[in-house]
Amino acid sequence: MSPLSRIEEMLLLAVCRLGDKAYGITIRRQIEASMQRTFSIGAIYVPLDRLEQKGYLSSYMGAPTKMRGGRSKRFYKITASGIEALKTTRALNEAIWADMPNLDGLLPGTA
Amino acid sequence: MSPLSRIEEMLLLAVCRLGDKAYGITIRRQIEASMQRTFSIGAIYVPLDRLEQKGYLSSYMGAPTKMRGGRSKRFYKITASGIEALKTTRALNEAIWADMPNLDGLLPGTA
DNA sequence: AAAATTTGTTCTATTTTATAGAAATAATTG
DNA sequence: CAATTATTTCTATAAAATAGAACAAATTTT
Repeated sequence: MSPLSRIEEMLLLAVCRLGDKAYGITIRRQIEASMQRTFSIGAIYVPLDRLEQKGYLSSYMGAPTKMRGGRSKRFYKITASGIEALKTTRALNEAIWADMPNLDGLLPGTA
Repeated sequence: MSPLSRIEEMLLLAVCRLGDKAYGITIRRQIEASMQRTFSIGAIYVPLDRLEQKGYLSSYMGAPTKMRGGRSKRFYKITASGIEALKTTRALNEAIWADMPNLDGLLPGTA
């Protein structure tokens, strides 16, 4: 139940959002859209693997599809402890941001 | 304006919260309270240094105080770009959590 | 059916970040 | 001045993030 790193949090949420369409490439797209920058494939699969090893995700190979290059994909699903980890992370986030509504006026000379 | 790592976000927010009392030890206490675990001193100073190098924090040595062991402390302040980075991070956070209000019901068999 | 193209994953190396803790520094107390 | 305390600085190690080459399996083209 330790808090997730930023990329782990984003990967888990991407998997949730994508539902039964969550595999490497779609997950990457989702993250790239959120972060407004590109990611290498390794930058996605390595932490995905780690999340699976930690038990926050499970995966299975799907069937090939009848499209050009449609080899089978590894689909990911969040697990119960993945959901717990997300909840912990959300709680931490809310806690550290509580009572910090506006960041303006923190700088001297920025009234 | 790239998003911060979790610990960077927490350090910056801790510095904001602590105002003119933000130095290594108080910052560590603040983080430990949020995270509900202990941190070594290195785990605080190393990323603090990095944040300063990146220009998100500035620091200055204070005067010694008249207490036992009251050597001068290195006080930290957030900079304008530190505030920008926090804003970017908050925006990212809100974006990735938008439309994910309840995490229950994501698991099959958890109606 | 062989070559080309496409989608996707696996593997591995490198850079960066996180974490721990020893050592050093500078103050007060006895 | 020796002991104690608060704090920082330094350095080593472990872990995570990131990039991208290599590989695999499907369809399309010729």
